[in-house]
Amino acid sequence: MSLETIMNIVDHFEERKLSKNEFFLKEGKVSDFLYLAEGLMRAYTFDLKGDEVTTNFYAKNRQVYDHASFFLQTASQENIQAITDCLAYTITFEKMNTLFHSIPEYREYGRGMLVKELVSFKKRTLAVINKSAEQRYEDLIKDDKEIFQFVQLKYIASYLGVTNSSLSRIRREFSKH
Amino acid sequence: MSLETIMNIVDHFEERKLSKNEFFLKEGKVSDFLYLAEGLMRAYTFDLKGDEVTTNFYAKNRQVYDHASFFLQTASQENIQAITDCLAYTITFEKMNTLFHSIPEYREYGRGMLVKELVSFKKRTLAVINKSAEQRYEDLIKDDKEIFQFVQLKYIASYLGVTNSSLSRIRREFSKH
DNA sequence: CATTTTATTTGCCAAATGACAATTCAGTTT
DNA sequence: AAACTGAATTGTCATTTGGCAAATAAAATG
Repeated sequence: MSLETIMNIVDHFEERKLSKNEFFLKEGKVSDFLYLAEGLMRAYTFDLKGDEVTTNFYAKNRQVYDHASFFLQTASQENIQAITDCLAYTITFEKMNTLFHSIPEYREYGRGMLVKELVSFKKRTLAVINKSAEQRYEDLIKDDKEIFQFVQLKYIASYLGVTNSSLSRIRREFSKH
Repeated sequence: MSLETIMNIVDHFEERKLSKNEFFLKEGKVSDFLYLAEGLMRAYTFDLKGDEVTTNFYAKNRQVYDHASFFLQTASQENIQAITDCLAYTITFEKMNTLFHSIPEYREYGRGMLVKELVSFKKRTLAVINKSAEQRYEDLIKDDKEIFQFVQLKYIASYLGVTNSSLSRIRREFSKH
């Protein structure tokens, strides 16, 4: 992609600062697209029992949006919230779509985004199926150090799919090594 | 989409018959795209212990392909195999890409496909995290009756993320109701 | 159809995780 | 500093699931 093309694209994004705990997306609203330059965010929803389930953590340089809500322009079932103060750049679907139509390379890039997300979801599904909670915990602290530092353990627990007390025990065992 | 457009698209697909156990995709190859008109298929890969894990079941009218491999034209990590005799229509990435470039509606449709897959993966990840194996089993036999009828239980077990014997116990409990 | 192979079920015990309550810890407020 | 609040840890016990081996059932083969 030429520098010019990139500048053209970047130009359509809006800077947005979020302070800790501020919401980028609330359940029922339609998701915009956000590029996270600084800070941490998380997405969560509620399970059948009404308990919060963290579905994703986001570190800097990541794209943050509810795929279904953004691309289909439907109400989101997720909440996305800043865990720390954040600096980000956002764009609406409408604008991004204009870019897609006018810039073929960006269209390809957009498809790449989706595929990447798909791959990481598949990976996570598999991990939940064939790794123990302890292994998943290890993976998380290895791969996502920053996240781990700032995030409350109860969020990590629900992300991993275990109770708070199980996570606590896992950590106790883990720290012995 | 006009009938003409649709005919144009369909025209680029090739009919393909697969007999039971035949492979549509083998690990290490690059995935084509397949539309399954009749029959059942499954995708699987191997976990760290070397055991087979079924990652997906496909019933008729479904699209069958390894997203990462197809869209990024990279080697697949999955195997996709016919569970019963199948009638299908396939297309290569190259040809589909030509269609994407020449038919904007089809491009949109293609994006929709990806988003749909993404949504269903997210759903599945969540299900693994906050539903019991028994609930997931119930869901499977409710939503995918045909699959359930023809598929070996060991495949279902690895898809659900439980051992064969656990699934067997789940079924025993379940049949009491 | 008899034999062989593979899939499924079952029993037994161990390990992992959940549920719930009590306690400790850390941060905030007054 | 004391009181308060929510987070994290810990203990206890129940439940779920795994691992393994044996028994049975079903499917494939000659």
